[in-house]
Amino acid sequence: MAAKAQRTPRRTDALSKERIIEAATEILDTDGENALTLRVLTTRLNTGYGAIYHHVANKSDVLAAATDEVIARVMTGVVIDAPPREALRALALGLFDAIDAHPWVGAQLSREPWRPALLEIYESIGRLLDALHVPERALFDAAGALVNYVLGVAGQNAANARALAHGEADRSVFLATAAAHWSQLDPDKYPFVHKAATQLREHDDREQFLAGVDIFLAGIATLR
Amino acid sequence: MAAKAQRTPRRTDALSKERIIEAATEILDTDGENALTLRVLTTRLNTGYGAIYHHVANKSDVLAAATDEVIARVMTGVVIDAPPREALRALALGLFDAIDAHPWVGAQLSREPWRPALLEIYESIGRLLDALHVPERALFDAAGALVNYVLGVAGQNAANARALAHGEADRSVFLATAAAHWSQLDPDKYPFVHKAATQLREHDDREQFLAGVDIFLAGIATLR
DNA sequence: ACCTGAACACCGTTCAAGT
DNA sequence: ACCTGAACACCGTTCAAGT
Repeated sequence: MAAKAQRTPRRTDALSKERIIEAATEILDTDGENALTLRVLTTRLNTGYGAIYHHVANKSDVLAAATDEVIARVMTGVVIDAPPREALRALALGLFDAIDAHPWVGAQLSREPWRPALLEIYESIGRLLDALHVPERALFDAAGALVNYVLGVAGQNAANARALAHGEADRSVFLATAAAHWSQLDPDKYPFVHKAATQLREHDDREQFLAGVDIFLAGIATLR
Repeated sequence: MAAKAQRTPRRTDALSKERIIEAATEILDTDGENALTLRVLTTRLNTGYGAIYHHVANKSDVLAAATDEVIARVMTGVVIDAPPREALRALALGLFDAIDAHPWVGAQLSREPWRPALLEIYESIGRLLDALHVPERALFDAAGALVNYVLGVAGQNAANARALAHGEADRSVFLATAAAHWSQLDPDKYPFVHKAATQLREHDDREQFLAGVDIFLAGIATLR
């Protein structure tokens, strides 16, 4: 008590951008996007602000790098030597699942869509569409449309996942509530939504996503 | 100076949720999403925090209501008595343009995709697809896919718009830089992206968006 | 009922100072 | 070079007090 306040001794094990990204990813995955603050990052890493800012530019940098990381893992993990149609579906599903598992990635990709992560996605999808014999003049638009569809759905899905926080029970309750709301709408004013209420309750997000990919591929096939 | 500090007299003209949303929309449109703070909202409306919180639940509420407002305007503005294919394209383009003009709407829709605004979109698109004779069993998936595509692209576009802040000059500089980057990539590792660099520089976002809608509609036509 | 504005509990980021 | 942690300039939100 009478002793002079002691500075905590400086860390001996090296901090690094990788270790920061790793810790940030863990926080994001377990506690969500709002839980990632510089403060919890410093305590988690037993360090100070300056140490973190010495390795990364700012908080955006951390989020962007963590996102690149997740996407890069998907891109290297997906098998590409399947027939192009199969490979395209597998790639789309891989991205969907990754964003479902890390909802913050979805938000990040729609916030900064020019990052290296997206380059890999464009390259893979473009190449696979080329293998599907999409005419060259249509390749750019087709790839753009497909990438946007995949990221768009994944992003929406992620938003729902974030909103529901955790738990499959929540999801069915949420869908049942929404479906009940839809079915109570005036069938004259909202014929489609009213009719679709049942499907809203029963649908599987992953299957619906794939159905959309198939519609897309069918449309692309007509470009031949 | 010796006088007692005087409270500013209370406002006489009524505050209302509408007036708050209106002011918020102006701030969002002119200065971007980050510029909307409760503080600037109070000064803009010559009022205090409590007055605002008396009319809205919180900041999210303001953003959500402002978004509903913008989308509702698009939905009532679009002509639906055109042939379904034309109407569908017009609707998609209307949404694209609205989100381009109000980029914060794009971010908001992917953050809270269950709002009333989205219900109207689903209803219109579902009904138009029905008019296109999409079989009933495929209607729900097709509508979901199309809505997600439209919002996905619009959202990405909005992200770019936000990143570029303002000005057409910025956009072409940005695209030229990105295209230069793409074209410098190793053609062996990135054949598609390397080849697509030219189109990246020259493409028109709106046209590419419509090309995607057409691919979609072509795919949907195969469901018949 | 409607409004004012001080106060609270947070943020991300900086930077002088330590090793 | 790498790290510490107090301090700064912000946030959104609450709430006692006014009319």
